[in-house]
Amino acid sequence: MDHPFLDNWATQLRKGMLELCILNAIRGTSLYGYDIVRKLRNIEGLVISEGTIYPILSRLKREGFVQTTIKESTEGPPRKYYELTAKGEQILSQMNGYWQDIKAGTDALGREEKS
Amino acid sequence: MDHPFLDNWATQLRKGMLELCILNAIRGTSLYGYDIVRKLRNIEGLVISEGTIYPILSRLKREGFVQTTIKESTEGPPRKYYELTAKGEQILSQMNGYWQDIKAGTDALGREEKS
DNA sequence: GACAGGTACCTTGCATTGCTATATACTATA
DNA sequence: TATAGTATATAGCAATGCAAGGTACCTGTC
Repeated sequence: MDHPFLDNWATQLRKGMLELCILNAIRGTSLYGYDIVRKLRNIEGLVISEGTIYPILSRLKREGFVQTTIKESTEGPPRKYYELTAKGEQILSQMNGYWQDIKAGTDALGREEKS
Repeated sequence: MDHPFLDNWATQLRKGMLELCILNAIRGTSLYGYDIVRKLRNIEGLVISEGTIYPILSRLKREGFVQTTIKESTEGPPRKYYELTAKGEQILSQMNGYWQDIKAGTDALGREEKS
């Protein structure tokens, strides 16, 4: 990215969005941390590393929105799989609702034409 | 909002978005601070007060993205009108581009259907 | 006149987060 | 042995949103 201001702004914009993305990523399935990293990296504009998402996953678990299961792997150390709890699904639907609202409002401002 | 977690998350989600909203709000026109507060308050999910936007406006001016003109008012103290500079228009278009990318990616995660 | 309320600006300090850097450890390949 | 990919985790920094507080102007009303 060109301007250092843009870099910083983009970092701030990611706040909150990452939680939403992670919860949506594991909704209806079961993924382990490193898998989530790879998945979010495919999203344009989300340049994510492990140090970014592990603290978020810990927080989500501490709050009771996700639960974990450890499974061994033949390709490296054991993996910790995350999936939504009932409480997590509930909060996620509220988050998606809020996201739709704020997104619509922001886009409306951008499209607005002035005299 | 129900859950304190949601409150906190929404606050984080607003980070960065407010800068984008403010810049888009004054794009192609000229508004004063209190006016911007009222305008953003109309957006669902943006519960804004003066303490939130004045620091942002100062920052945007310091960076050279907006310029100001003071005009007296018959309804109260003088108003400080903000408008985009050329540099501001340039950065805003880059911000809108990044916003489109990250928005599309986030929405794609939400729509994804798993087996 | 005194007071309340709306308009309009500004600043301090707290809480929260994203991210870099760093650490640990298992497996495989050169 | 060393390098690289896989996989998890944490400490500390930088940046921001916002509540709380402050100043000041104007209008109406008691």
